Amino acid sequence: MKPEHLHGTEDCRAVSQILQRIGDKWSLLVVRRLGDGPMRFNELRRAIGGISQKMLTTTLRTLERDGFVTRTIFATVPPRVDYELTDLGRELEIPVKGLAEWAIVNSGRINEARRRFDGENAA
Amino acid sequence: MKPEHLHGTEDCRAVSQILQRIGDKWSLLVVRRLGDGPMRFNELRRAIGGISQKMLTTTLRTLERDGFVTRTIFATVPPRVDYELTDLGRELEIPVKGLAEWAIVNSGRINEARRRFDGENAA
DNA sequence: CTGAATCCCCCAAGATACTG
DNA sequence: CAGTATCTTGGGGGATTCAG
Repeated sequence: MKPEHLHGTEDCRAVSQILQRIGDKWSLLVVRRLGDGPMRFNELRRAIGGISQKMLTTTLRTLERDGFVTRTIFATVPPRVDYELTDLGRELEIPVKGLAEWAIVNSGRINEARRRFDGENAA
Repeated sequence: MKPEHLHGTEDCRAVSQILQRIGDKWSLLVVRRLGDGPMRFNELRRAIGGISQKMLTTTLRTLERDGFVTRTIFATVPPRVDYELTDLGRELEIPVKGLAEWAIVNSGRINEARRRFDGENAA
């Protein structure tokens, strides 16, 4: 590995992978919610809103596989499953938060650029 | 603009939008390349590698629409088109770079988590 | 309550061919 | 050189149903 610069195409693709990974439709919303503490399946489902059962399951499985959340099963009746952020998941929130703040601050500029672009194109 | 805390679901969705926007297959690679300076279409195409003509066009158009890159046409023969990052595009690189460094540093932990998860599942 | 399994739709994305 | 137009496909994502 070259310590001099991390600007290689390889690194860039790795970053793109991660970004695609957490940039899907639901992952970030789930992670954000779990940032407030452990939650159960349907609790999470209601909190997010608009997510199907299947997608929540899929999203949680992938997050678990990547080591961002843990899944704890309580063998009770009715069954209960808690999801919680791992250390890795919590650390992820730091750079994501940076991007989040940027996005919120600059969303106006982006929307303005879009309006201008669409306006020129329509005319 | 809102000076309050940014923990609302609305904000979170906005962030998710942005992440999906730049988290697609090619946008980040294009932005990264343009970070080194203006480039022409095919120059960019060769530099990235593996991207089809259509996808590069689409990606560049979207980035232009969102105000991240500019498109400059030189009415010469043969035609020449330069793409260049805007200020907004360059500012975007800052938080993205934070995420990039995190991704590179922690990619090992993610891969390890995946191997462990897949191992348990296979066994 | 917490999922797994199935069906289905739509669109991102690639391949190919053509144009200014 | 820098695109546009058209066709095709893989998979993301939703609705529904079944199971432990």
